[in-house]
Amino acid sequence: MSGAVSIRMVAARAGCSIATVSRVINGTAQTSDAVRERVEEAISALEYRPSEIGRSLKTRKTRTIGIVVPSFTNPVFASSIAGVEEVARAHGRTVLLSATEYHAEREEEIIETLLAKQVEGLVLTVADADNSRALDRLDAARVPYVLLYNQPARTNRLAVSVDNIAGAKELLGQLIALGHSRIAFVAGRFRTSDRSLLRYQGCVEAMREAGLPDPEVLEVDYAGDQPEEPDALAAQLRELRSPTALFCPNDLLALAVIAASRSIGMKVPADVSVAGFDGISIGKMIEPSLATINQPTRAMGVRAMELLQALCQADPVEPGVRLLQHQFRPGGSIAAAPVEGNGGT
Amino acid sequence: MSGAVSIRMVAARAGCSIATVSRVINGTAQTSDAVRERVEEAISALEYRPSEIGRSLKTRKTRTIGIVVPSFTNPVFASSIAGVEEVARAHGRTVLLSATEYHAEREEEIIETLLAKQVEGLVLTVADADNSRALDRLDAARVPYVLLYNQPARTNRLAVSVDNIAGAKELLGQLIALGHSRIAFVAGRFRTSDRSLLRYQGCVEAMREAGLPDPEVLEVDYAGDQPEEPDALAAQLRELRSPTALFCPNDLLALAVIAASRSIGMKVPADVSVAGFDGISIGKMIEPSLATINQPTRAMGVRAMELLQALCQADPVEPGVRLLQHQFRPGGSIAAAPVEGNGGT
DNA sequence: TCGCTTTATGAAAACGTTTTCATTTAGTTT
DNA sequence: AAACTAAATGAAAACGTTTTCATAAAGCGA
Repeated sequence: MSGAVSIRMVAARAGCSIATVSRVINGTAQTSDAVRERVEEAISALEYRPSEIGRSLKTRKTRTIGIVVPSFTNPVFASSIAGVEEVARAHGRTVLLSATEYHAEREEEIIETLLAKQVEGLVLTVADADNSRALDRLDAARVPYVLLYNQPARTNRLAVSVDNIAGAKELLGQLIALGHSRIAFVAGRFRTSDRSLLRYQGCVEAMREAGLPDPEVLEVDYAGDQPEEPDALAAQLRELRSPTALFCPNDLLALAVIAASRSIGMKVPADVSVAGFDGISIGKMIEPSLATINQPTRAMGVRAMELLQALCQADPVEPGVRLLQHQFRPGGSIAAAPVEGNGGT
Repeated sequence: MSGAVSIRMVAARAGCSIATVSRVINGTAQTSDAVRERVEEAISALEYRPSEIGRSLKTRKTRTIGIVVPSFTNPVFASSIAGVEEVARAHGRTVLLSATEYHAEREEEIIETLLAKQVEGLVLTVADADNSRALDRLDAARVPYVLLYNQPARTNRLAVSVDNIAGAKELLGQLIALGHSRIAFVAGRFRTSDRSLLRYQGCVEAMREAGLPDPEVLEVDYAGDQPEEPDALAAQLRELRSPTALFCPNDLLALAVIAASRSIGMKVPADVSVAGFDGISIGKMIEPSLATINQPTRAMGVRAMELLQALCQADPVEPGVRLLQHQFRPGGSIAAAPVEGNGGT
């Protein structure tokens, strides 16, 4: 046990009271040189490290924050987590991590655990920020939190996101400019994710504004990160009424869709264009590179944690969504729509 | 604050002592139906949740474990973390997460923080498991830990890994069978990673056994996950003495190398074969798919946490490395070596 | 040298639990 | 009905800190 040596032992060895030891450690009051040296000697001799538990109990500050995301293995979340953790560490904070694995009901359970651990605040991505019992619970407990990727509409919750509708519209604009009119929206259970829904909405708006029919929607059995079976996805793609472009609300799915298309003989982008949303870095390395909407994922994590830090130290922070800049990232996965081939030249 | 309501308030409302409340909560002793109901009423009315801090202080158990990895954004670590977290949660444990960002000196600092937080154990990947002050510190503090991905040779530390040498040899065997003889080992600061070093060693052994010269080694400025600049990598690749195959000790680097090769007009695999190590799932989706050695990353995380759990409850666990099964994953990124073209047919 | 202020220190309470020990109450046996 | 056992409960200590309050020592101007 690391906690075998307590402040009393240090005090005993240094021949002073525990109060003095505490003062030496925290520099919270002046101490004589003599006693300070004795205390420091005792500390290093005994290899004493103050217990954060004892400290937290007294100060009611755990210097710990919680992170809750749907999944670690999606690079989007992984990179935000890295950003959050970096800032948290810079503020002397530690990070408690949990994944919901895309189960909304786990959100509450996890929140309950983290509250019991007395986290001072949270950065989290929930399924639906406008309608979340987990967030209600946090509000009730008056524990500060910052949403990440969620873009709440009705509620006035603090969040860091990109403009999902605008991003989707921008991407669709590119597809439409390339002559695509039969565009399908391919998503995995997107109705359970507020941001996917917004991306769908942007997609619809872009098409209506261009005078095109609403996109065909394909909801695939693609839960989180790992494709269930590539063949299953390919089979589902076959059901589509030969769209010329596919828009996926996240990059990981787009990669799976590209692979599945290939497996059924559809060349990307010659036969079908595929675009994603997120901007994962691997998208740039592959061939064809993935056209997508880039989100500053790490910066979003950084920003979220900075806001949370402000909340934790009771700095004034106005609620609402902070929209960070997204940008269209061109890629070889989209190309001009093939000319209609039924008839002739 | 969630901690505003304490056990005393519950006791006051229920008209009993705090001891009884504790007994009701933990079911640690029998209570009369009458008092139990009153206590339960009080708990739900006050929305009382026991403080893990107070509890930890008394029981000296935090039910928390630490995870330390070089990076979150490498899918290999992300997926192990998911496995660790899953098992930890199943045992009612919470996970404290930190990344070293590949800075070995941060390991100690992080360990110190986690020890202060009184983690009951750790799952971690260090730079060099045979020579780590961070691990020495853990040994001294008698805090149990399980290494992940590290494959210590000299020390007798508990670890979960694949057989890195055998894996690399197996992969090289495939390349050699395809007729490659000029194979380069392309790594990023691999001397600071014990596993990369082992993979290098496997590479050398395979070539010697085949009567081939030692591989050319290229150490690139590829720190962690994000490629510094694709052009820089491409420029470095140009320095190589036209090898027919490149072996990268991790998949992320292999993807970057493929992209860089493409950018300087080298077709993969026509002009040069590229292979990786890790088995990240994206490698299967891209074209050409990445030939690599697959590691059961999530299962490794699961296994590591299971071992840690055993250690934490003082079950007998024999030290040493647990080697999980790796396997060669074929891919389109490697092909037969081009026939020597200097001279003619 | 006296009284004053400043400085260094210690005793003890407090934070929210669990748990031991003693005590009361109820239940059982004769 | 007495004596005993079993069950339910409470008082209080303990865990490792920080911090308030009081006190002792020291410095200092007169």
